[in-house]
Amino acid sequence: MLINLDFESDEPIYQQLVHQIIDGIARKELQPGDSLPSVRSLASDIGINLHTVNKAYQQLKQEGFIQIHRQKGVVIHPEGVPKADEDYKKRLIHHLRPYVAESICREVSEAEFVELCKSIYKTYQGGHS
Amino acid sequence: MLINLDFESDEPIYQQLVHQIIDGIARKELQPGDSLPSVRSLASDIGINLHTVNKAYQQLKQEGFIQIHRQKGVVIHPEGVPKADEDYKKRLIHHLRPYVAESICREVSEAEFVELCKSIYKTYQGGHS
DNA sequence: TAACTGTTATACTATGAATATAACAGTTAG
DNA sequence: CTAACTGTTATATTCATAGTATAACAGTTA
Repeated sequence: MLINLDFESDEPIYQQLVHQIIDGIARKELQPGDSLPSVRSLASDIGINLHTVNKAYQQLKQEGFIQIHRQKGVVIHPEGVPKADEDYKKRLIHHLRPYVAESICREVSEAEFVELCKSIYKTYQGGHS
Repeated sequence: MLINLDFESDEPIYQQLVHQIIDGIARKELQPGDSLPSVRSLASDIGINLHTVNKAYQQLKQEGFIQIHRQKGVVIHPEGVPKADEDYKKRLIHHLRPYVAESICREVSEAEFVELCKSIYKTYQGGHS
């Protein structure tokens, strides 16, 4: 999978890595059981430190997106990513709330906001980003 | 307006301040022309440093939510917050995308995600948080 | 044995968040 | 005029996080 980092961004590199891999899973480009590069090779390919990659992998493991075996290496979770529970939805609402609030202040209607979210969803249904 | 900060949160204090004031505007509790406390008094009330409040105010000013006059003090922008332009919507999409991607991985349907956004919108239409 | 794997430990630099003081310049009430 | 406020700026310090650098350990595999 192609990894494209923005070293000028405010978003930390390891967080960009996490997001891009999740994005790859959402786009079905990465499927259950698929292998990911080792921390050293990926770090070397991108030109960053191995610890930065490891930090991203650890977070992805923690959140159930990947499995890390001593022997098999790093793979997308074979049994699929854990489905959203109430706790996840609660945190999701907590994260989305500020964006909704600002949008309301800027007179973005509920309908327009919803259409915007749908348009984002569509970029994943198509099968390519 | 009531300010409630979480000092244990990962979200910086000044960012929480920004979000809560925007939230107050979205809830119509803060209306165009309304006064906000001085940096010193608000900092004193909350028990934080004046620079932390100032940082939040500067960001709110930069984004068009408030005006700061030497004499009149700090007021919610009298002519209203600048409406969303294409650039804002572009940035909004860029921020929402990772949440959509993770939700797709966790099998949150587009319909469910949309309903979730609508439920957030409703908490503002009611007039209280 | 050699080359790989994830993992851990340590140390360093850089940046941002938050605080602490202090001062400057302007406004306003007594 | 003085005193108390206003926003603003400057400087310094502490602390946490991001990122890098190097090294080593333990297990796997060709």
